[in-house]
Amino acid sequence: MQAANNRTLKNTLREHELKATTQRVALLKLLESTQEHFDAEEIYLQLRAGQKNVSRATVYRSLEALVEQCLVSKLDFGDGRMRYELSRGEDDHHDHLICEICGKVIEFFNLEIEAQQIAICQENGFTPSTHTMLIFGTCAECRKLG
Amino acid sequence: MQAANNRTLKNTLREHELKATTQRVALLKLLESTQEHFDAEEIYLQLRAGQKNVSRATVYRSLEALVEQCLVSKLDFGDGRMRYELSRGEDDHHDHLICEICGKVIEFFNLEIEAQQIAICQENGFTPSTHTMLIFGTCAECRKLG
DNA sequence: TTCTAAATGAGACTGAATTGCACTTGCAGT
DNA sequence: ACTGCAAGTGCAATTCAGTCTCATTTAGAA
Ligand SMILES: [Mn+2]
Ligand SMILES: [Mn+2]
Ligand SMILES: [Zn+2]
Ligand SMILES: [Zn+2]
Repeated sequence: MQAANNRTLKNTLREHELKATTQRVALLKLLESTQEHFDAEEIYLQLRAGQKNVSRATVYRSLEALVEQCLVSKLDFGDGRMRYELSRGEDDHHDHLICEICGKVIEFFNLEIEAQQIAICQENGFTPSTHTMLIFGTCAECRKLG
Repeated sequence: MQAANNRTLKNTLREHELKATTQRVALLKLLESTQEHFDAEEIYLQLRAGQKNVSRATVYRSLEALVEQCLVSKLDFGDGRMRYELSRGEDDHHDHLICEICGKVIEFFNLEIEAQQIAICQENGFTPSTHTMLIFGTCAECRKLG
């Protein structure tokens, strides 16, 4: 969305005890600039297309570091590849509707569901840390076409 | 749980347009006999330990066929291996709490969440087919020990 | 500028899952 | 029961996302 400049991105990395390498800055900038849920290969190819020299290993390692610092979220849509999206803090949580036809992803947040999840955990003496909720189906556009 | 005999299992397979091979019967019987959420390799090893000759490829292909017939559910707990559990029809749906320490899986079903999910889909013009909800955290026992 | 721990690049490697192909078998039809 | 053959199986080769090794490079502190 809003294009953060390189200095801002470098500071963000340093605030999270990460060396501000050109590869990491480029990766963060890419994730800041999109609403997509890219996988590692897509990120790798986008960076290369943007004249950034980077290796697959570095993409994976950088993403791992960013996820560990909660700057990025790692998502499993169940198709064998992990997806990544920029995380804008604790209050940024949302879940996903995924169109099985066109792959479109719709984000949502529902406070009642979140509350029920906590209640369920309490009933089971379970201490939750994270959760994922994926609803698969057909989006409005694909429904019309089909 | 209740040990279904081979004839019953064979009939189940045939009712779903699947040839009742010895491998498939053994696989179904194994899944009927457990509450676990086995992965393909565990199923393969269990069948071998039970003197059943079966190959990994057949385990994968049989599971795929059973999932397609909705006799088995395929679960992705996010650790790189798919899990499988017997499905006892449409009304058998449940979601999972997963202990990140010991791996224990607690099953639950919450009608309010299911209703909210449907509402969310309607709001987005989305036609749902399936969903998965995984809540990761620490189970009561691991909490006490930790 | 110099120094060095951390990061990167290239490619080898891993492990789950899939596939090609020759062989076997369930089972429908006789 | 016997036969024919499409469907299923076994094995090995293959795919593919992701991880690891190690030689080289670099960020950033001194
Ligand atoms: Mn998202
Ligand atoms: Mn279950
Ligand atoms: Zn769609
Ligand atoms: Zn536990």
